[in-house]
Amino acid sequence: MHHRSARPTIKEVASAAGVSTQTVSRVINERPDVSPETRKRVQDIIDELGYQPSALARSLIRQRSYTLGVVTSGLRFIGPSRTLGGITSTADELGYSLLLKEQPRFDANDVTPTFQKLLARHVDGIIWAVPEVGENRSWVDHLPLDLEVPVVYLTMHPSKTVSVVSIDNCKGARLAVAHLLEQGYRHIGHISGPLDWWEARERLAGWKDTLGEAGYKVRDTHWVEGNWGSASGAQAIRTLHDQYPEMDAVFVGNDQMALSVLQFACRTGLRVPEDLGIVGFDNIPEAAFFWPPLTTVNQDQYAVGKMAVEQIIRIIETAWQGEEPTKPETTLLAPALVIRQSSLLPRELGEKEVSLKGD
Amino acid sequence: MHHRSARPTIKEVASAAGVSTQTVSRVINERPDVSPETRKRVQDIIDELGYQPSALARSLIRQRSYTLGVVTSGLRFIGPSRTLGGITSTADELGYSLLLKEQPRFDANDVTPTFQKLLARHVDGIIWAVPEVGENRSWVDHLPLDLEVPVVYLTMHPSKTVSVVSIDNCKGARLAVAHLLEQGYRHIGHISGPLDWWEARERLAGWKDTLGEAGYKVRDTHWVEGNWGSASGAQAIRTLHDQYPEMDAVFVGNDQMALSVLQFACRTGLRVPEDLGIVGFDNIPEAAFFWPPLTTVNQDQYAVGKMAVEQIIRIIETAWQGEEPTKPETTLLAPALVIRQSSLLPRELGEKEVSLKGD
DNA sequence: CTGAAAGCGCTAACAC
DNA sequence: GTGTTAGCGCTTTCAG
Repeated sequence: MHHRSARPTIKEVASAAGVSTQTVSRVINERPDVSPETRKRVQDIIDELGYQPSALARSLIRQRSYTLGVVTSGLRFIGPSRTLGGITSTADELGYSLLLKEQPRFDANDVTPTFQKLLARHVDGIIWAVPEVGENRSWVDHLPLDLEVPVVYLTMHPSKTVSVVSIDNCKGARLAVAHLLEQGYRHIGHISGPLDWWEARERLAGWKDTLGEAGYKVRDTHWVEGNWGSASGAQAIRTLHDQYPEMDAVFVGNDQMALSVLQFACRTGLRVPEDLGIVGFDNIPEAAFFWPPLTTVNQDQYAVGKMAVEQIIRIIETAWQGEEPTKPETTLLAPALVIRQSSLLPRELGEKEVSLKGD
Repeated sequence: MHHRSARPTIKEVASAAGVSTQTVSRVINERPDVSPETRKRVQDIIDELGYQPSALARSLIRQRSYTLGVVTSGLRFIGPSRTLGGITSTADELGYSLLLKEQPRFDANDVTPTFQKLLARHVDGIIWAVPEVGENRSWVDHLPLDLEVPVVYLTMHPSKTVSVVSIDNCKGARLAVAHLLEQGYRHIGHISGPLDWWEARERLAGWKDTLGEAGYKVRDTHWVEGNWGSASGAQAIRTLHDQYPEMDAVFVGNDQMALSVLQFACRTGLRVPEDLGIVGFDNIPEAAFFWPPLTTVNQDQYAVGKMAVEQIIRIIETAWQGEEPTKPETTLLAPALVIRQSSLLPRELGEKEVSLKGD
């Protein structure tokens, strides 16, 4: 049975209005060359029938779909979802639809089918919102298929050859460590994320560099690698506490692991922030309600999504106007430190520590 | 400049292979009526050129897009994102693409444009993944436009007229309260979510009913309404503690608010679980690392998304085969209690409490 | 087994 | 101003 659609076609509108389909087309596209009477008559029929032009047919003929492909990964985590939120609202605002694909694994390397599927649906551009993990960016500079559409990559190292939007994780780490130093902490450890993640490496580098520049020696015993999960944080802080007994503060790679550090302190009777200053990363909504409230680095992932959409649409529109293609550009968004109790040393204690020098 | 696509068309493949487009079509659709030699020749050209049929053109002619529309809201929260994760992976598995729209507000009531846009892109079905809040379901039974595609609604009250997939929130609350009773708690308060949310009302009802059935009187002073956020939880527990001093346990509408209750206990010197048993709802990843670890109700939101996709595809395929349309059905997924320390009373204390009877 | 013709719903390029 | 013709990339008859 050929399930006849209730949705009218342009042809039906045309015959109902007693004009050609072309005239209807002119009306729905708001072309000037239609007489006011005809326009009104057609518009009335359109309203009456609830006619809506087929975006599919339009895409086919215009060679333009006003659709963006979005490839994401890890929707079970809050970060990627926030970015996606920025993408959805901005795309909607600018009149684009979204075709969504989720990669089951962060480190999937066979990306060709994903691109193929998106291209088969004629997307005008692609936002690659999978974070850089391991070798999962090795293909960007020599894709087997030549992409006929622009791509913007999220959360990866700056690049000369492709467009990128990322948070400046290194900067965020620097803010965190500088703050701890300023508070008077002098033995600042670090629990990193998994080092195959670009973001984890950046945060580690920010910690290391800031300490180095402040004249402190950084030893391998001063940091431990976690895997973002709270459980790994629990393990990491135990190790770190053992191998770096002088440690008086710790910069933790994300808030989930920082939560475990708080719990560790609570269990072992360490006072936070007096005995141990703690700074996390991400500013998850719960962080303000940990005990004590957690100082952390806020990253605006919504903005990452927003900028990605704005940028890719700029590229698309430029190309469509036949102008010179815009050169790839990397946008690094600066994160901000959110200072709460977990790192706020009572002033006198801070001052005292300042007088004791050294590593 | 007419940006000529690098992607070959069926016509180019056909002429390169020296056959008609029709034959190419037969090859890509794996029709039997092509000679092995022809098939091979065509297939070779296809591989060589990297030809990929246009899903757009196919959708147009087949009147079927293998695309699902997904309408979500609140991607900044972890719940909707998890559901979306279930949707993406299941759709991918079953060979469907997803067109994603996010409603800026939960209680948006003007849904017609959203449907229109999706229909204009010829989606085969729609998953309405916005939770029921306020009057935002008032239109389901009398949509102004007649939908030519099936819709599955998520997270709303069971219905006879439309297909629904929801978590059984009432059941979840019952599990929580029954567990607290079993532990020996006798004065169980509740912090609800905002009552314009269907989920919040269900959880409230589950709490109330379970207590009632166990023979306890439920007073209005025994519960307070929150708004899901941790800050509201902090306010709520203070109020509740004042107006219900005998309270020895509290069932909290979600984990974020429960976190504030833990913090309140910590600050006021109440011991958890000895002086105050706590059970949350949602099982956010952090809950296991709160101090003490939080007993909570786990809801499998990923499964909600998965079932929604499976169900809508079943409906689509059935309709397409011209069979009787399947009747609307409501699927209620049972949540599960995850017992952790925050509600686990030392046995002797539990027993003692059991002997004291009453409200 | 293979090809020619028609058409999905729409619009660009011409006529009139 | 408005209609006609052609065609976007594909598939479905229907011949041969």
